[in-house]
Amino acid sequence: MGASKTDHFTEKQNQLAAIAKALGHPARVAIIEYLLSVDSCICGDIVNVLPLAQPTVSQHLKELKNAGIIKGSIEGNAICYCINEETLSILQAFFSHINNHLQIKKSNCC
Amino acid sequence: MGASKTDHFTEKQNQLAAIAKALGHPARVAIIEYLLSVDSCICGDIVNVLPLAQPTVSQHLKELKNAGIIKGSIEGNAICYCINEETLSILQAFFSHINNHLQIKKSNCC
DNA sequence: AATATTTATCGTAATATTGCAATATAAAAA
DNA sequence: TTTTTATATTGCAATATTACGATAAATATT
Repeated sequence: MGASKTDHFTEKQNQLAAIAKALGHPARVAIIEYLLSVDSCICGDIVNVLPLAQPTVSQHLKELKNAGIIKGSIEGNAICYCINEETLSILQAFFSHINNHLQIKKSNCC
Repeated sequence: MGASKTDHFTEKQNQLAAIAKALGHPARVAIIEYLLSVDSCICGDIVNVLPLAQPTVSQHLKELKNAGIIKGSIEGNAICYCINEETLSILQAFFSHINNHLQIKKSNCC
């Protein structure tokens, strides 16, 4: 196996899982943090910042892009990446939802 | 390969990635949602709720537990699972951090 | 004690992920 | 036009993940 049985779950569950999965690697977390740390979007220097080879970084960027977490646009012979707020807000809404529920019911065991 | 180079990233980045990764499967999202939907923690009926075989569910529960997202305690011959708020608050803090940054700088390109 | 119930573990097959060298592509600079 | 610069793609090896049948372990029930 190795493949998730996505068709047995709701669209929403699959969507949330896909976004979370894309963030489930330290290099990709580092990319997001770097994108945040610079003032605008970045055109070029991600590879020099990460401790990974260029093809590997390119692959991680691709996955973040596929998950909709970042957007990239061509800027001369470089590519300009920035965070896609809409996608991350989906995850944030999920966590707000969780926290609301947890605070209301004040878990009565465990 | 197939193994992440975790030693090249910060503890925080690895921690965030590990939690996100644990949420990166629809079955595990479904488990969290089910844990939220019932009033207290659940002792037993997770397997019947998910469209997966019992060993598979057990494995997913183990991963959520390893990531610190849920806690389990023995309750007779069943096991009582519930959400660990502390761990999820780490992710929520990350997203708040991101959103604060994004709102401040109001991305000037892309 | 014998049986049922609940959850975990083992073993294994199918597939996915990670990482990089080599190479391709495409625009910029010389 | 040739060369440089920046990024993507391909191919491949090592490892991880997903799923489940078979089985184990541990408590409850009869």
